[in-house]
Amino acid sequence: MTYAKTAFFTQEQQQLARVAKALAHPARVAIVQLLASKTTCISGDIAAELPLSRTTVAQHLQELKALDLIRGEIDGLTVCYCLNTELLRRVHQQFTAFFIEATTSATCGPDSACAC
Amino acid sequence: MTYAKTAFFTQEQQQLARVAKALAHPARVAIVQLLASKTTCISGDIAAELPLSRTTVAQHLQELKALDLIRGEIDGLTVCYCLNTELLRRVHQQFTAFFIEATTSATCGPDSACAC
DNA sequence: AAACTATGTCGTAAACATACGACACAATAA
DNA sequence: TTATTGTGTCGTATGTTTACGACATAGTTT
Repeated sequence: MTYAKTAFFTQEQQQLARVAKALAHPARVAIVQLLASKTTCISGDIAAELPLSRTTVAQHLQELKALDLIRGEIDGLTVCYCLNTELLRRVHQQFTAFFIEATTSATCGPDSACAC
Repeated sequence: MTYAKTAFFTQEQQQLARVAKALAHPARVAIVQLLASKTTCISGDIAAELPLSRTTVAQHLQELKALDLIRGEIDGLTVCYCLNTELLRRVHQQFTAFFIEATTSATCGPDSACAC
């Protein structure tokens, strides 16, 4: 993707793909759900809840942070992570627009060229 | 992802990640939009509309087909592609559920441990 | 200060994705 | 039949992701 002829695609397409990529691993989906499930910030020890090493989890967190989907605040020795709900709301809208566009398109049927 | 300790994650998390991965490249987002923009099936010559070689586009089509997000019907010499709108609708619902879960979580604020 | 604890960063091996030329094949056209 | 055309598949080079151990760093405790 990074060496795709990226200039051709619209900003919208690239943004959607970027976010989709961030959610393209079950660990990252799980991390977002984990953060959503707590009423307060969660300490950095997210690895304890996942079947992955601390290092690997830190890497997944980095990816989510790079898109600003989550944020981390240093608090003494520990770090609190939480969701950027505002951004997530915007992202949700983008995805919804995309899916609506995709699902309201005319489907193939008896009056179209093929039968799929 | 394929060699993640995949059994640990829920089916839901894996399915969401799988679909997100399918949309994690602007070319594939563009392909879905292209298919949505036509009222009839589109011929296999999707490559002509994208800045990628026919081979590469075929590979992207394969990935979308592997998840059954799109379908192809052979019609003589050409192939018609179209969206699986039913599946897309279901996928939309899954994403919406995920985003709602994520965006309605309690955010950090003055009454939480941190300030993020 | 010294030990400990919570995190982050580096290096790296193995798996995967991306991109595309070259070839294969089946359907149609000449 | 032979040529042409539209698609699919194979091989492969290069880049990216995933995963994790080992080390670095900074705050806390003793």
